[in-house]
Amino acid sequence: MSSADAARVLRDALNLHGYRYHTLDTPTISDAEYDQLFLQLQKLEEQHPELKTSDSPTLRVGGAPLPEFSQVQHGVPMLSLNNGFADDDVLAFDRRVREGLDDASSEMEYAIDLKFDGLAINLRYINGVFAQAATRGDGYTGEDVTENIRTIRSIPLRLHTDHPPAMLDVRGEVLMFKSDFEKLNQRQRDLGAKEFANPRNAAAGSLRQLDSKITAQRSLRFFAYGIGTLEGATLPATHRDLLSWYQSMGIPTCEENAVVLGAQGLLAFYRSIQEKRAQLAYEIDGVVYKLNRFDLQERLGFVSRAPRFAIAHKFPAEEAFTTVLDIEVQVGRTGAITPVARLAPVFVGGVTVTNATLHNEEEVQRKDVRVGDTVIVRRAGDVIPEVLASVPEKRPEHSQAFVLPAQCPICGSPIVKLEDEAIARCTGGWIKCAAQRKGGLFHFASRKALNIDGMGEQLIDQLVDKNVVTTAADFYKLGLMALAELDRMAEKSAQNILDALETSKSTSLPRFIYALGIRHVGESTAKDLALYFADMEALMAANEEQLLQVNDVGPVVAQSIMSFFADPFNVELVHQLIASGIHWPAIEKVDLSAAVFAGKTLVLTGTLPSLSREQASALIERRGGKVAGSVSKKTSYVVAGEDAGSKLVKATELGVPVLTEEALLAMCSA
DNA sequence: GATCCTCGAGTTCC
DNA sequence: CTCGAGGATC
Repeated sequence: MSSADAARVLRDALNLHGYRYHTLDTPTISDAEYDQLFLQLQKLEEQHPELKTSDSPTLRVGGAPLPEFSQVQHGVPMLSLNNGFADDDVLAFDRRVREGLDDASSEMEYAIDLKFDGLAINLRYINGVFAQAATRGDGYTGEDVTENIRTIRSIPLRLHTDHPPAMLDVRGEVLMFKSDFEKLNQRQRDLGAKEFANPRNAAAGSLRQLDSKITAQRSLRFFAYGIGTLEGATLPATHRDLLSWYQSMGIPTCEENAVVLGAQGLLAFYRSIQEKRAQLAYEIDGVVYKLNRFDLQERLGFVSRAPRFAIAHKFPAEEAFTTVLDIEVQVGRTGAITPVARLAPVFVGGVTVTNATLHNEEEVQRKDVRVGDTVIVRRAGDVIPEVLASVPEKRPEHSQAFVLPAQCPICGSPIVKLEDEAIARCTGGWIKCAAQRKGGLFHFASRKALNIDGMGEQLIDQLVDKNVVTTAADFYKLGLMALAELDRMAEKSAQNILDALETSKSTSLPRFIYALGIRHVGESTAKDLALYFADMEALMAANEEQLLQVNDVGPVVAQSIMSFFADPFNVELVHQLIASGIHWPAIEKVDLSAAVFAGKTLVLTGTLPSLSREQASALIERRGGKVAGSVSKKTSYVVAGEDAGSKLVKATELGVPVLTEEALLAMCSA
């Protein structure tokens, strides 16, 4: 037998035994025998590196660390689902589905999957061979985690089929079993390393390792439950069939699933799984209901960003009792005063919570939260801690209702609350108030502004406290010497900061305008302003009449911009920044009033054959058009691609003309 | 003048 | 993510 044949036989045997062990849980050879085969293959590949293939199990132990993850565009976007908590939400979902399908009387067939508490991942197979894995990211672009995913033993590197699709995007969840999580934390304890708060964080942390050798040592699992792009094969008729197809190809799916009829079937499954929840090997935060038939799914389509044919039925958020140690106030970049409850640490919803925002004075009074109170806390929307209510019976005697301080705790300036506004503000401004100065500088350096890498809160705190930096212009006067004097700043990191500052000088006009932190001028308004004025000096000199011409600028925003530039300090700041080397490519001021889409509003729906959403939007905007999110009477055109949903339906109802990508491109080039 | 929609701002934890 | 406020629309 040739070496090539030997390598293939070993590879196939190892892949098969791996599948039996990790996916089917019915091994037919001992671990020692497996290791033996593995070593043989490893040795063979060492001697003949040309025999290494991309589906070789030896790659599962991880490879060289990556400098960073690269970005991957998803073929079909990975969208999120609408959530429901109550039975009523489920009944309403079922009603909408039946009405949407014009079939109010019959019971719909639903497929139910568990909602795993892990990370959504896309696995791409090309001609049956595992080719790429990407995280969900923002739904449109994710991170390439191929090398890390390859180390997950239950994921087949080659599909078990003689007729694989030319291209298949398998959607599913990477997660860590509870038992593996316990073991990992035990190991972390032994090593004196930091423990993970919950299996989800452990899975996320393991997957985000740049060094896949570390990922290989973390027992991650995968369950498939969805599909993205599919080429060279026919899509099964139902969700259930999709899962069976996956299983037949060796792709792991979860056994806890069901096909049921009607809303009552959904609720019955929900109740039964709720009882089983604690016994499951992994954590779940609810269940997912989907119309079983793909053709019906397609007919229902999407509303804005979520499908209408599916809903996540979540378990109620975990609640916990704790006590309020103190109520402090924070001062934001605009001087906004926000009361924050400092809580006795409490483990809720998978993390230890110690802070919770109380939003504003009115909210504190409405909930009547006081220092010393026992309160109910939960993690709203699974992330942000929220004080639900206080328990008055447990209130200590002589407790005092919370009163907002009259002076700013940072600078002592008076705090005022304008009539009809919910938020109180410090009147110190950035000159007097260090908190506002810090907030403003942090905003300037933030990712969407000048994106100064490494210029975080800690660093800005020090720079401001030591009076090294007062305005953004001072950032660019920093030298190695000044930085090296700071705490926790070695020469290497100081140099990194200087490099980041240098890089940040190359920016764009919208970013620069946004970075200034003018009140009411956020990312989107900054873009509109840049497009309209195309020139910083023109913006600084603009009068109200001109400003009001800009999209989404009304009297309030116009006034805010004018008073910002009426202050000579701010004008001087802009000039200093430009003098220090900040620059941007000139914006061609084109007269868009004659462009094809001047004054028109377009709505994009579905997946266009060649253009990404961003590309299509840019194309339209460059021709004077506006891209909106939903269809209304004022919509001029709807551009529909594959899997277009409710927006297309609405367009037809309202008689809005519908364009294909082809037609759009034709109009653009005309 | 009322109502819908989008944008801005603030926020937690790792 | 969620609220409030400003802008745009009816």
